[in-house]
Amino acid sequence: MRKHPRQRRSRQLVDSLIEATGRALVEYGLDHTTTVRIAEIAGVSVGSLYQYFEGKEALVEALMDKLAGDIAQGLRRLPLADDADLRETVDGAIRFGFAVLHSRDGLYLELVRNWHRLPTNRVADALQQHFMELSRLYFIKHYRDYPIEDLQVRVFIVANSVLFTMVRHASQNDALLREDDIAAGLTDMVVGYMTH
Amino acid sequence: MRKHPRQRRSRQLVDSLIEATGRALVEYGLDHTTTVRIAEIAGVSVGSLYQYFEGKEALVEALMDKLAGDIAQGLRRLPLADDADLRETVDGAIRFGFAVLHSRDGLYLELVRNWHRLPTNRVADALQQHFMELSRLYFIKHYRDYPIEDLQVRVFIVANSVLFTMVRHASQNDALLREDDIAAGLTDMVVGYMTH
DNA sequence: CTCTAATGCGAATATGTATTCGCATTCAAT
DNA sequence: ATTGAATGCGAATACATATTCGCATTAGAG
Repeated sequence: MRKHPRQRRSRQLVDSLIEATGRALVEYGLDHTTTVRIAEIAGVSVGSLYQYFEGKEALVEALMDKLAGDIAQGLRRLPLADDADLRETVDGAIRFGFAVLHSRDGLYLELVRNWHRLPTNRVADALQQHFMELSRLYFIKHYRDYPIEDLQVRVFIVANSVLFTMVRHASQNDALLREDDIAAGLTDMVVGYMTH
Repeated sequence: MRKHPRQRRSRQLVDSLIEATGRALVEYGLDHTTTVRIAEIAGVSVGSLYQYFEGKEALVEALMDKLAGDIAQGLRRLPLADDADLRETVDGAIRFGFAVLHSRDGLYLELVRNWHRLPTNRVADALQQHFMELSRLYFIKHYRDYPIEDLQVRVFIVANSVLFTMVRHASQNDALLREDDIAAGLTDMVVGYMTH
């Protein structure tokens, strides 16, 4: 951040800009989200925006930092793998994932679609880390000598498979395939792969 | 296309522009690929470009049409599922996929990364169609009364899981996870899911 | 060889977006 | 109430990119 907001009004201005960045992404998409539009939505002058942010990138980064917190919080509320049925746990996680993708008017959807030109790494790493830890606990408990390196490959495959299949499905309005069926299929695939 | 090339030189000009579009995408990425740059790479004036193409979009579309043909041709050379071991077939397809992603200096990688803002549908549909037909043949042969609707869901999940896991892996130079391991893992997951 | 339609050119123009800077307003310490 | 620092403003400026158009060159039919 260019300059630290010291007074209350400037702190609120910064918040409203980050909030507006989310709205702009939903309304215009990443490509047509501009600093001017963000400022407009926030009801703030562009000049003020540049007092605190380098530009669009910095705003999106700030937004994603904030969202990462929300997701982490949501994940902590999911049932843990080591004291519940694996299938149920996976199913819960996948349904939670779909819920997140549909929340906030598709903001998350737009962010994942554009993962490759966003500072996604921190968020993605956190997600993967979370599932890695979860799986590790589960497998240590159930199969004491599970090979850990192999587990990293599995978690990478599973996390990306689930996430992007969900995004692809949510992105095509064409409702030939029902979301419930996709969720069930993903659960089958993941459980099968993780236990054989 | 705005205007049809009638003489030989203009037909070649059109070809070189499409070719140049590929180079530009590799060199600058979709975002920083501009009509001027494409014309430059093709060694052609921008004015000439606009004689035959509406703009960047039209060029990319033409490029993808051409590539779709190449892929279709490559797919036809893959062993068919109904006269070979399923695992071997899947493994072959996945290795072919990685090979394609790495070919042409990462052109395909860049295209898949930006799937959501490209006319990907025709290509993706063709791909999915191909695997659908392949699976249908295989399962009709091995399990006469396989439920077809369920198969559509499975093919959708498998196709997207494999494709995007590959793209994600190819996009991060971080070589903690080896490509061979990813390929093997994907094969395990897919075979397991398709046969249980 | 001649002539016309086709082609090719690229400076000029239009548009969209980023970023700044001098001035006006507000805060909060005294 | 006074005052300096912080904040807010938005027209002005800079820059990247898209797109056109009048003129020069070339292909190829006759």
